[in-house]
Amino acid sequence: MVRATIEDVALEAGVSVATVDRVLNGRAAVRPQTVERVEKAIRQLNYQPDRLAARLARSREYRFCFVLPEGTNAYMSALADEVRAAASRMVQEKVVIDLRLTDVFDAETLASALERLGSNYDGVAVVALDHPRVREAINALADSGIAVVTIVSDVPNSKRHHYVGIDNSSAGRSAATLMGRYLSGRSGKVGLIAGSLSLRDHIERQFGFEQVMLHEYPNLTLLPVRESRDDPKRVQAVAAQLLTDHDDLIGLYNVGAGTPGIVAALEAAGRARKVVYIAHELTDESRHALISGTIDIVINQDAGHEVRSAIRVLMSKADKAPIVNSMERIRIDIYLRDNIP
Amino acid sequence: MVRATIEDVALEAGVSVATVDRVLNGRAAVRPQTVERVEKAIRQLNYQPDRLAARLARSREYRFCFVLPEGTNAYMSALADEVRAAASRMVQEKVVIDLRLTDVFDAETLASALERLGSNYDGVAVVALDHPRVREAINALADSGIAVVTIVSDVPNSKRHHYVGIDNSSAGRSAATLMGRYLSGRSGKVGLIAGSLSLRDHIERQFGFEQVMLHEYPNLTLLPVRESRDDPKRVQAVAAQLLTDHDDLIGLYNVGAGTPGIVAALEAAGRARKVVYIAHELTDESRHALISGTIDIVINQDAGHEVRSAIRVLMSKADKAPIVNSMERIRIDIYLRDNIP
DNA sequence: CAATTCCTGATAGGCGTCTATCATCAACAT
DNA sequence: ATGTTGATGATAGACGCCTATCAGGAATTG
Repeated sequence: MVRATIEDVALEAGVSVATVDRVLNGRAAVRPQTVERVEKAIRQLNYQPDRLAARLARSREYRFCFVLPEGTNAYMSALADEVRAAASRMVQEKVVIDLRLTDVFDAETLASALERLGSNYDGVAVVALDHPRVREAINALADSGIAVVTIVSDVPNSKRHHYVGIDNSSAGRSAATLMGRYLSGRSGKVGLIAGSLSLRDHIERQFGFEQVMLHEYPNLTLLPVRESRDDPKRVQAVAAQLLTDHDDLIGLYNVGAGTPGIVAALEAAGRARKVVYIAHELTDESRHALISGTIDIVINQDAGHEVRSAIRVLMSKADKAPIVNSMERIRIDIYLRDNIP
Repeated sequence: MVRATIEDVALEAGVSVATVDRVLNGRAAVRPQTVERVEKAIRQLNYQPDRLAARLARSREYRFCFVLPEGTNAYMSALADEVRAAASRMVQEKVVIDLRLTDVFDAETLASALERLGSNYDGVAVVALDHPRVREAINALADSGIAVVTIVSDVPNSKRHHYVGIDNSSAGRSAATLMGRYLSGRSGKVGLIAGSLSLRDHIERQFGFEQVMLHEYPNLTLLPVRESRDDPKRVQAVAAQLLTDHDDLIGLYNVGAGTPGIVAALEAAGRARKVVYIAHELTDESRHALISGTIDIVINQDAGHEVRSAIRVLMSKADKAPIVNSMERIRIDIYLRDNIP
């Protein structure tokens, strides 16, 4: 059984190919009853336009922009690398991808960066701060017909078309369960460090973690969250403080970046491998610490997958084609030292 | 910068497009020095054929066949469903995918099934038994120019072009680490059940598990493996036996299928939630047991990803195009009740 | 009723590649 | 010199769709 073409549809509907094309691409006004006839023919023949041929014919460039945090965050660098890699691979599909680094922690800076993108792009992917100003900028982009996806950190009440990233409260709950089970039978304190409480992903992880921790593991005392702004020095200071303040600290969950600082603090205090430490994002540093045993578990979201998923979604939106949800689900990767890739 | 076309290459090399095509597709004899000139032009212009246009022009059908185990194994059913779903999605890319179910546990049956595929296909994906007879059949297919990938379970010394699946010894090691940590501070026996010791994946998981278990957790006594042939009743019987034989059994790792049987045995013995139970593959049953707490951890490989990866690899082989390894790595999914999708 | 406007048909040309055929031309063998 | 072979050029048509234009008929307006 061969696939139906536009010509078949035209024949079936008793109209010309030009008219079918007008219906399909809304190129000009067509009488409602004619539209109806064409659509019926499409349904009967189960016609699906050949996207490859369409792309070839349109010889259209897709222009996308990724807006990522600048700075030294290892995970974000990896994400940027993946964007660049995907960009060079996508050249052959006529996809141009720009990469823009900006201070994501500052709502004003981020928002105006987004606004400056103007209408140069068909789609934008952004690691976003959940802030009214940023939400406005995202909505403005979406309203002007640009496809917008949030990546890694979401802005749920905005008009973004899609969020590419893990379910963060689920990640937090998982961390809590692992922490609780690893520490089963023991009692003591568990520390929680976050980067920024304006980052949606951090809050949600914290929320999930606390939820499970409080309900399921009464033997463990959860200390109040400490905010680190993901600044390496500050993270280390916060961790060191925690360790000196609580010599019965037996667990530590870092929701944000800055893992090396915590590793350093743990090792300096001689508490490495004594405190169960769960971190996020697999980087060179966390990989090493995982192998040495200072980190027990790393929860990760695959940067490559996220970038490719974001691109697929943006392309689908640009083509007005549907996306396959099950394909775009980003999974929570749990890494032990035994399954590091 | 626009992409170079065949015409550009022809111009650059000072030959006709026909000659470039001859070089590219080996269509006819071309003088070595001419070949050299064309290849130089290709290099200089960094010419890459437009795969979309090529597919369109060739209007070639790709014919692939998936050979999966028949029977009631829930994971394999899910895999089959994913194959069917992918098949219907790939119609628009001119990819025809057949699905063949056979008794994979029987080397003879599987091998002759593979042989009967003849040359009707451009590529074959198979869940394979690691057996000389099967290896021969795989080699024969590969020798006759058909792309072969093994999926889920590998046949390492065969001529298969690629293995799509997780690193099973790594999965086994991860299971052991989680088991060891969940049971930290306690001592007792840990049971190990496998489906078939001719299935590569099962052996490797077992191997990885034992390796870590023996070295890292001397407090736990590992019982000898029991083979279940993945038969539901038998699995349940084996598990029940283990439980009655060892009332100090505190951990259980099932390397193969038949999870429902073990869940039933644990619940019948009133030992659910008392024994740390780690299983493979996320199915409806294991999902339920995970939520109820009878299963503590499920190690999974995403069926959808595997199928899509297998198809991508088969298509690349058929097109003689390279594959991007990092894209095709199948990850070990670790599911707790907190991150079930 | 003529002048517009709205719909529709017909068709050409292009996107980048593949396939196939025919024509050249040079080198070589007879 | 004639025929044969090998290498190359030229070119048309296809793949399925998009874009654009022109022509003509139908419906609407003044």
